[in-house]
Amino acid sequence: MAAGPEAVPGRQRDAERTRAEILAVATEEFSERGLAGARVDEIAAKTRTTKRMLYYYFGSKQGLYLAVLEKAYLGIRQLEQGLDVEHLHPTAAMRALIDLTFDHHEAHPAFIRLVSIENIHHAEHLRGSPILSGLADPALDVLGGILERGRAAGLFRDDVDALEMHMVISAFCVFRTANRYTFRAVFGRDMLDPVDRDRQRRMLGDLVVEYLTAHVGRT
Amino acid sequence: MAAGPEAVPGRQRDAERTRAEILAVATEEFSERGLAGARVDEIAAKTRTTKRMLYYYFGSKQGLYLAVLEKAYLGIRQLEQGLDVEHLHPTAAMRALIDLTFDHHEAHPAFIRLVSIENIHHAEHLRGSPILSGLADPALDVLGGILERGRAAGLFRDDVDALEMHMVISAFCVFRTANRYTFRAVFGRDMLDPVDRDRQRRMLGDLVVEYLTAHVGRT
Amino acid sequence: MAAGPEAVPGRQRDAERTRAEILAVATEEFSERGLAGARVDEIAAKTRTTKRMLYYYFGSKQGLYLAVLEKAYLGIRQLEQGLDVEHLHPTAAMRALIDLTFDHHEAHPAFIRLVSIENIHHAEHLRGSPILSGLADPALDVLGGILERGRAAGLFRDDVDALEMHMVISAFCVFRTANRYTFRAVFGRDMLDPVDRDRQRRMLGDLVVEYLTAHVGRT
Amino acid sequence: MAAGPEAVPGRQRDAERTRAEILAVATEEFSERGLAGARVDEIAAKTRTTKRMLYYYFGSKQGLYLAVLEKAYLGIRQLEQGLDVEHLHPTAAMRALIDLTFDHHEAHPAFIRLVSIENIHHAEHLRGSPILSGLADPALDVLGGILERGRAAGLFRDDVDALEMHMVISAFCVFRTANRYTFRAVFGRDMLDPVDRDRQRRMLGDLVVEYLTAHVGRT
DNA sequence: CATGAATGAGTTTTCATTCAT
DNA sequence: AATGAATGAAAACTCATTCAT
Repeated sequence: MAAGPEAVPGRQRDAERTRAEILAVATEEFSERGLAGARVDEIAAKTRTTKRMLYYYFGSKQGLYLAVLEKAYLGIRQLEQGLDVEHLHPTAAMRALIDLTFDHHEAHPAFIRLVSIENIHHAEHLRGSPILSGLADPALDVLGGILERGRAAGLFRDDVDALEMHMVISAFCVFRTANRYTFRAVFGRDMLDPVDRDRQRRMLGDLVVEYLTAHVGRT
Repeated sequence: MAAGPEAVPGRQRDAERTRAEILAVATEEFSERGLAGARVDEIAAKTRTTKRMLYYYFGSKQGLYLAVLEKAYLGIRQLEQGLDVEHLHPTAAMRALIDLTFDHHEAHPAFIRLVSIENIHHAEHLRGSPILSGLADPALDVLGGILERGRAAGLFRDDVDALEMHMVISAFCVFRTANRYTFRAVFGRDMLDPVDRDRQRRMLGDLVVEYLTAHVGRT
Repeated sequence: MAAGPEAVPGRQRDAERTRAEILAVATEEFSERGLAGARVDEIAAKTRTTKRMLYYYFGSKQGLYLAVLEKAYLGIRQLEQGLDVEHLHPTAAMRALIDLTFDHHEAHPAFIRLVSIENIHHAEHLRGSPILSGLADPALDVLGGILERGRAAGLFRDDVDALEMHMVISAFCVFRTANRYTFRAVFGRDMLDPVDRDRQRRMLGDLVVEYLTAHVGRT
Repeated sequence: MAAGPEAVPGRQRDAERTRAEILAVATEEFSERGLAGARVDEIAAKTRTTKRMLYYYFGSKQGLYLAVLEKAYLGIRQLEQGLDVEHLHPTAAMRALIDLTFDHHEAHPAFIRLVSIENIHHAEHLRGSPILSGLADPALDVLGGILERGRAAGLFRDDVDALEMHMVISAFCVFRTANRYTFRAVFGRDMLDPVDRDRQRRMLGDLVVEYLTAHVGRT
């Protein structure tokens, strides 16, 4: 009971590893090519196992896609869980939240692409997933907390809906990755160019903070 | 308008109509299911013509997809062409631009979905299209003009990049449609609910205008 | 409108021929190996067309099986339609019906095997078929008519249910083919041996006629 | 009963029980879905043991099927062994035999379905089984005895072949179960409806007895 | 005896595309 | 300009069986 990993000897470890490997490869493939565009054969080929194992563990292509989606969402949510800004001044907290959200999104393009893909499918898989359908977003709770503290301190305006503020922040962070390629094709600029990263992150922070604090306490 | 179509009356007219019908159906199908997810048979079946015609006019599934993409982009660009805010005060002009952009996006979900889809494909078709690859975005020019006028008038801050401002506006407008389904699945709220439309549009305007005018001329 | 076959030139004829050929081969394969045991590849290989055509015309393996079943039932029913015994004396009519039924069954082993197979599947396909589920059996009507005439003439007993009489006749005729192989393995005798055919047919006639006329009008 | 199983108590007992359990489940599955239609995984899943055990005891799917078939045949033969009608008057004996046969068949639908299935496979497994291929049918011997006694007593006609008489009786009894589903789909009547059971059994008895005694001793 | 993981070979099904007329 | 039939290649999926422990 103490040792940990050693408790489960060899086989089961392999099973878990096999499952995880398939999942990792599938995440890559689905996020790159979409549900319809990804190939089961291709996913299997990039694995040390065979196609058969894929069906053994996930039942079907859709089953695998769903598992990928679930893992991606759970992973992101877990990351956001780690947000700790309670001790910060509301404005600083807001900037910290935005910075973290910004960085998280940039660090997880596969997740953002999967979300785009899932939207093309009208989120039917997400809706059908018992694991995901009720999954709250920690980032939203944190955001709500900051807004409330800011409002209570007379720093923020009081007509702001947390979810709509969340939309603003998410929209920008998602857009950079989700629309990267068409944006580059049309405007010749890569939104993820590291050169612009800090500027953009600061701009988003300014945008939100200016909005929240505008005309407050100035009357 | 003189010689052209009228020369060979019936035939060409039908041909054009057939082409247009296929394009309309294909737009619907591709935007709903993606390039890989759409079915040539299905598109043909929803048309009054046959599959053969589809190949006759567009060569291949990809050719049809590209035609759909081109028509969608050209249509949107043409709409934006109509923007006329030169006579307005910079702030009013900015709000007018935002309102129009907001409404255009809401009115053309198929276009937004096609852009999402094209991003999944790394914009390879867009890049390969002679028609689209060099197509400037009128909205960006208009935006640039407004910013310049505002700056010149001492109303707007002068450290703003037009393209990044465009990103902010587009991101929000695109997000509402592009991520509608997963957002609803996760948060239980439809971003396109008409009840919230005006609030959201105003918020976006406030957000941008507050940012542009913050700390300007107050020194 | 007069000529007939010539009206439809070449292609459509081929289509019908292709369909018919697939159906014929599939009838053979399904009746020999059952629904699960038959192989789509094998059926296609015995055809002049490809597997793809099979799906083109019948949609799926089950769809093909159902088409086979429907054709088999309709064919048999049509044969039975030709029964004309109204002009015969009830006893002679009964013997004629039995002889024909007996011969029909012997002549159509594939049909009998398909029925066995369909029973293994709890007749789920038969029940689901709009064509077959309401299909009356002409043989039963004929049998009912004979029984009534025989009864009216004071020749036959009056406590006989037509459907149960039909069961007796069918059971024997079906059994010879349906259980031929196990019977031969156990008893070393082939129920379809031509040497015994007439004896068996006569026996079945005697069996039924004796039963129907026993103790009637003798009181 | 003395030395055998008791020697190694626990183990062998469990082994025998495991074997029996697998056999019971397999009988159910094969009789319900046929040899090709049954699934090894499914059979194993319905057992308290694993798939490996199934192979350990029976070698292969076919081996298991054969074991099922053998057990089914041996069980039925054993039942028929118990027939004791020697002391009855020939006519009564014949009716007793028919009643018992009728009831046996109704009580063992799985056996009848297995026989149907085995016929679809041309009885190749039955023929190949050393246990079954030479297995006489006690019912036939009993039937032969009755016929002989009846003939000797001048009660029965003397042109009756025991095996053909057996065919008549078996055919009817088998038909009710083997063709139950298609019959119901076509005629809307369940041949195994308890309401009709006694009528049908009596009818079969009358049918056979009338035939055997017709025109005998009346000259 | 027992077990979960693994697998090769086959089986059904799909899809964009083309041909003959 | 138009059409129904046809198709090859690939894709998803299944299944009895075996291996390592």
